[in-house]
Amino acid sequence: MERKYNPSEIEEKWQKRWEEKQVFRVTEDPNKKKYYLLEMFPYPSGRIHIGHVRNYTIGDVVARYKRMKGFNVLHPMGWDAFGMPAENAAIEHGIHPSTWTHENIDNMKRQLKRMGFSYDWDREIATCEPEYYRWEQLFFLWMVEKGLAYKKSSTVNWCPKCETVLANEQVEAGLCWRCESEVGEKYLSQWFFKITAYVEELLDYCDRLPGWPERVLTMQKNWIGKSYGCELSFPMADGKGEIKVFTTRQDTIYGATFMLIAAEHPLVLELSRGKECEGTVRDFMEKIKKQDKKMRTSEYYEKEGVFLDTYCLNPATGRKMPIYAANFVLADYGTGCVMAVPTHDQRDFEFAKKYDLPLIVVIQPPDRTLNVRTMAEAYTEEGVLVNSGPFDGMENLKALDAIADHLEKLGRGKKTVQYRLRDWGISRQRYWGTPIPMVLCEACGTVPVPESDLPVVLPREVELTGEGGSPLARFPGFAETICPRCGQPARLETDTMDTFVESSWYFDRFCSARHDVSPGLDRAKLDYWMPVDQYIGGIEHAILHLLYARFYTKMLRDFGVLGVDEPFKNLLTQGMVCKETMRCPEHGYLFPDDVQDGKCTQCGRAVAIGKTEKMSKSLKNVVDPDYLIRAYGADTARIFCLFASPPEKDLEWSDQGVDGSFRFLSRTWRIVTDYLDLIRDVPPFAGGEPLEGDLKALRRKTHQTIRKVTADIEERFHFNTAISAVMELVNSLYPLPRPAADDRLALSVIRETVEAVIRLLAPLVPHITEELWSLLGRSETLADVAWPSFDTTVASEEEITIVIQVNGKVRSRINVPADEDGEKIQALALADEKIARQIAGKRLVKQIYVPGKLVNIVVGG
RNA sequence: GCCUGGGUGGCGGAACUGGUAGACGCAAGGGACUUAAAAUCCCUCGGUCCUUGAGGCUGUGCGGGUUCGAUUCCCGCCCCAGGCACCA
Repeated sequence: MERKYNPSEIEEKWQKRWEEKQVFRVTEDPNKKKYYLLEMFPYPSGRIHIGHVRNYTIGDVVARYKRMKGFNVLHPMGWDAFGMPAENAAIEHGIHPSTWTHENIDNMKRQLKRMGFSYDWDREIATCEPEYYRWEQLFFLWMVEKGLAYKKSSTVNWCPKCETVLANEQVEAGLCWRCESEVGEKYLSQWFFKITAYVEELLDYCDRLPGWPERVLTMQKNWIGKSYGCELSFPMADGKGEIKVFTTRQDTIYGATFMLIAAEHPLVLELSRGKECEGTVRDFMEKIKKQDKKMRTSEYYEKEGVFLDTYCLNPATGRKMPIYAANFVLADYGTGCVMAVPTHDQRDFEFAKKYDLPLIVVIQPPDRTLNVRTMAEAYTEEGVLVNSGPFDGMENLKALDAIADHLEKLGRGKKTVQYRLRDWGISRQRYWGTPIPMVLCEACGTVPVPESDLPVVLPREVELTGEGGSPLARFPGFAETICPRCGQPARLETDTMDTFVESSWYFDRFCSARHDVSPGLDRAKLDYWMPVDQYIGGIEHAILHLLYARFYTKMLRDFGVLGVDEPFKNLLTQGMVCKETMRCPEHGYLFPDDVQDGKCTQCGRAVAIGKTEKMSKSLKNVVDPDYLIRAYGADTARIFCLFASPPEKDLEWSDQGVDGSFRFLSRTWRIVTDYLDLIRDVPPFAGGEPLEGDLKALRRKTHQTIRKVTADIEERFHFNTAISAVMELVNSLYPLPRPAADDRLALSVIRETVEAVIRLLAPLVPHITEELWSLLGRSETLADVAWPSFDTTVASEEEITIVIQVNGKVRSRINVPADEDGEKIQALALADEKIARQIAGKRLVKQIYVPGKLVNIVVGG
């Protein structure tokens, strides 16, 4: 009786059965060890892409594996549902963002279910629902109360296309991270989250997250950017006030010959006011204001400045230092002012050369002597101090502390630290986001909406035109309110929050099932589930999302909502999915269907096979998951993603590779169904009777495979090698002579192997394995079956191969019993025919024996 | 410029703390089955040399070093990818 492997039939059948039996629904069970597995939730763009398939397959394998290992597994899914694309759809197609979002969610949910992912859909959340964002608004009120949310007027990064503010983190090389327009600047009153209040803890814990990839932690540390240095005071030459600077190079203070102030700094206008230079200074400031971020951060941006006709005094030497406004000094780092040491800082050097300012060498390199007249660039390495008063002759690194202490004693400086990390600006002039629950009252200022009035619900009937400014501000009725403090007419805040706020705490919401509306954040449940044991997602979130989520966790801990310091115990950042591109000189990038025999079907020109790039619509190198499922089934899509490369690496898509994965599943299906009639009523071998020959070898291989697959999944999530081990096991089943129907011993060994194959593959390809399991007469759902265990004795080899080397080169191999005596092995090695030939007539120098591995015979002459 | 990763067959990738380089899969070639094709099954498959063997040499980006032995450790360099970037 032959059964054909028909993926779509069996996949839909099992998906339906899992849903009916609510196999993946989970509740807190204090008697079971919990495991919280989370994949980064998607933005509901409308369709899942291969990147999702890969991410969620990796997660699903771990979830299913942990379930089989007996853990109480929380594996939820939801939607990061606020954001710009919904609003753009509204502007372009007149569809309401809510309708658009929910339609997309429905479709993507269908696709995820069709992949067979084992989610507890009972915990599904969409961040655009008031039941979700009311918590966010509540946290916001608490943050205002604690001073962790504050309003401040500042220049902000402004994307002219999205017409909204962007956080520093959302500006990439001067371009908007979303639409790649050039980012400009704008002066606005904005809400900020005081992430800097947690900067030390965020940095500290970077060294206490052993389950995170090193590079992610390095990126976060760099982003936080802690530098140790000094704040130094430079008195004005006219005795009126002083200028403070931050420096990490106080060792070069004796070489500071001029002072630089950021062009945007208010001090620039103040110092030049009423002076002859005032006009020139204003022109300079105007000019810089017009320059966009991209230009200012460009490599070729020329350093420029203007003299403010004022001097300050070097606190160490008393030297008179001219003060300049400069275009390359950052206004929002340190104090916005820097002491310039042209001999030992390349930027200052260029500036000094351009404006003919004095140079003094204060560090001499160990191997040569610097001369200010011949220097072509600044010397920034280590050396010995010169021209530095009492510090002459000291190594500059040692002088860092000594000079800091000296200036501190003079009352001119103090040791301090600076961070690159800024507070997080979260106001967005958009509609489709969480309303900020604050009231603006003329008399009382900004007043919080009372907790009892939450949530501030986003009104539905808002007109979206795509024109500038906040849509909520133009919506009649929304903003009009009365001040909760004085009762007078007032206005609600009409900006909404950055969508990164929703994703900063969604993992907490998952800890309570959806029907637990009140209280949606239950401390007992949070204590049971948090932290997330394994978080999986794209490397592109290495800084932004992961840093914000860490900040929120610490803050919510301090609010008493949570009991953990860090949200994610282990982090896996999976690589991108890439595919080759094809490009016609005339028609640009082409879909594979538009290419025939290497030529463009439109114009017949030869098509260039481009390099492999991240799949994207514009490069036309995408693969549609729905197509894959239709053509091969979800199991093939899953196993290909797992087999093609280890999860943290980029995956190069290969259509032939997909065929190969399908072939492996068919091959597995065939060998099991071929044996079905013979082994259905035979119990799996469980030891007892002694085995010999092929059967003994097969059983050994089976137990070795269980050991290897378990280790590969458990220790490093290397599913590719786990799969190849199972492939080997399946391959070893093929050449086995078919036992007679009454050879129950042989059949029971085969059944043991077959059951091992099925259970080892169960987390990876859940549908085909469920089907095969039930065909074997097993009635329980495979999802509830225990992960197979192995017997070390059975897995151990009785005969091992010893490599024999001569002078480190492999010359022969011998097979010996695994427990063979070392002396005997060495004697056998010397007696080996090929070895004898190699060492004939040579002097034996020494002999190295590595037990169980090799013998190396070293000969001379 | 600084900080991370990473360079292994025609390709994706194995080789876990220094000990058989190339597991597994793809592609390619050969064979079996078939009227034929597809599917399936079996075999070969880093390079090179010859005397075709249970052969020799060579081979993990390049150049050195440590070691009985290096894809693995150390030093110097080249290339690729990612992050940060006038952060004083």
